Amino acid sequence: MTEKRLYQTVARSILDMIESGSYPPGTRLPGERELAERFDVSRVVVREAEISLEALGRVEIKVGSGVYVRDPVAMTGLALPRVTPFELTQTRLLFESECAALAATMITDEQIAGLEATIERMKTAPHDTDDGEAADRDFHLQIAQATDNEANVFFLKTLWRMRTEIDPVKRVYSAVCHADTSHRVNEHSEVLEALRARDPGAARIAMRGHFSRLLEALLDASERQAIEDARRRSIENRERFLKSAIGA
Amino acid sequence: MTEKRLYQTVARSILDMIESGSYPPGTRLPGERELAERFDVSRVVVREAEISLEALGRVEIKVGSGVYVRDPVAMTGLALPRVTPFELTQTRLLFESECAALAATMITDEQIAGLEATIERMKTAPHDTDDGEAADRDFHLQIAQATDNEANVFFLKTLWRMRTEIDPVKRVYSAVCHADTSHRVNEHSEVLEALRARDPGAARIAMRGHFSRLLEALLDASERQAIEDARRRSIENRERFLKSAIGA
DNA sequence: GCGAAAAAATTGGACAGACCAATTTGTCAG
DNA sequence: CTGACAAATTGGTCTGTCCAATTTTTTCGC
Repeated sequence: MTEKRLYQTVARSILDMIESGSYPPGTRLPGERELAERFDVSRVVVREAEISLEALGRVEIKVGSGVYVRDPVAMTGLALPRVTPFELTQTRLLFESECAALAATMITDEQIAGLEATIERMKTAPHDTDDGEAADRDFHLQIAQATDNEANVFFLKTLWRMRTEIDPVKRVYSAVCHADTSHRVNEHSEVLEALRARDPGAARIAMRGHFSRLLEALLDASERQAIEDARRRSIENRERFLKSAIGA
Repeated sequence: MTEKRLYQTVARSILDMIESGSYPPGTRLPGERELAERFDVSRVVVREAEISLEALGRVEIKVGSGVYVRDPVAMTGLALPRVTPFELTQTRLLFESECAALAATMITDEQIAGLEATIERMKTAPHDTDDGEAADRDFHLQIAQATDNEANVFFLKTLWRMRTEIDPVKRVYSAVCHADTSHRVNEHSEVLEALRARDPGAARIAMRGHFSRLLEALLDASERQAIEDARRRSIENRERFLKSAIGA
């Protein structure tokens, strides 16, 4: 049960400190020197522990400033595949439409109320701000949560991480979403109506429609030069992947 | 473009060495001292780099022996959520059925031939052996690959990691799969037929049927005591999750 | 020759102490 | 109150040394 290497036990201890709530996201952890003394290890070991936590995305190390607790939006280690905006949206269409259909069969009144509030937030908040994006995310996340399936929630969060953490995807998505705002709100409302009616088929169709329109906007935008670059890179990535998959 | 901290550039360099193919999975990397000299940094930095790679699951450090390249089955950092067998199967049903439908619209003859070979492998290999399991995995993976979407492939691999790396899931799945073998082969054949006919609807239905039967077997098995425990634990996990989600 | 036990070499793990660079904080002149 | 400068804090890195686990080589009995 006990870890072999010292840095792992220290990392575990630091993680406990974080998860106990003593250090909420954004706060600074004690300095390396202090932690080294507290755990009775050398500074090197403390830093190794912090580096491993940084690799896992749990903390952020700022030189000359300190080590800060990160908000674990979806706590997977990093290393997402380099998907294209098109691929991501297609997968979201597949997955989230089925989630919506499933959610329609088991969503509670409280959860529907939550979705209403989120849509309201979306109407007020400017489209391309952080708050507007967060409302968008919450809408989709709440539907996944309504399926009462942690695997679905996990994948939804991972999909969102792809949208926000993969650079070419991030760029294209923000460019596209900047345009249509009222559209999105209307489409979300359609989904909500289907959920309120507990109609799986309608929910599926509404969600598919939502992403179909996004896909269209994406394809339009992809005619621009910058996006063409990303697409080209995706092709060689795919070839590389297929080649390595054959070997495996 | 260049990383700020030294250990990150070194980690990047080591990763390049690995991905260039010079060090296939399982092989040993050069020793810390040699790498330190080669990159002209101290041993401390090399170890920090290797620790970060270890946290990301790319290498395995064995004390007194060396640093070994790990097989990146699905290269995410670790930290999968604790899903139950039921949740996993439900998500697979949702996701893989849609993948099959999409694959039916764009699968190539070569890929169909590959699927045939995989089913053949499944018939010969004993059900519960590693080889039989690998064939099962390959069947589902090849369908995801036929969608020509890296995000789909990534999620398929992640689903499979959940099946093999999450302990309660692993136990239950192996117990269930031990029983029906010819069933599975038949069901896979049905899916293949639909793909060969390029019929998305039939592919979707065949795959849903495949997982529906798995789901049934799972529910039967869940009446046993050990699985009841896992289910109980899943409920408190879910509650904990919901509570934390409200706070976020 | 062969095989097991012992010795030597290799490798990662950890420590101490020192110095550097980035950042933050405190202070003081204007 | 503000801006510039100095000091303190904090993470980053190096050198060198020693330890423990592991692997390789040697040795020696049979």
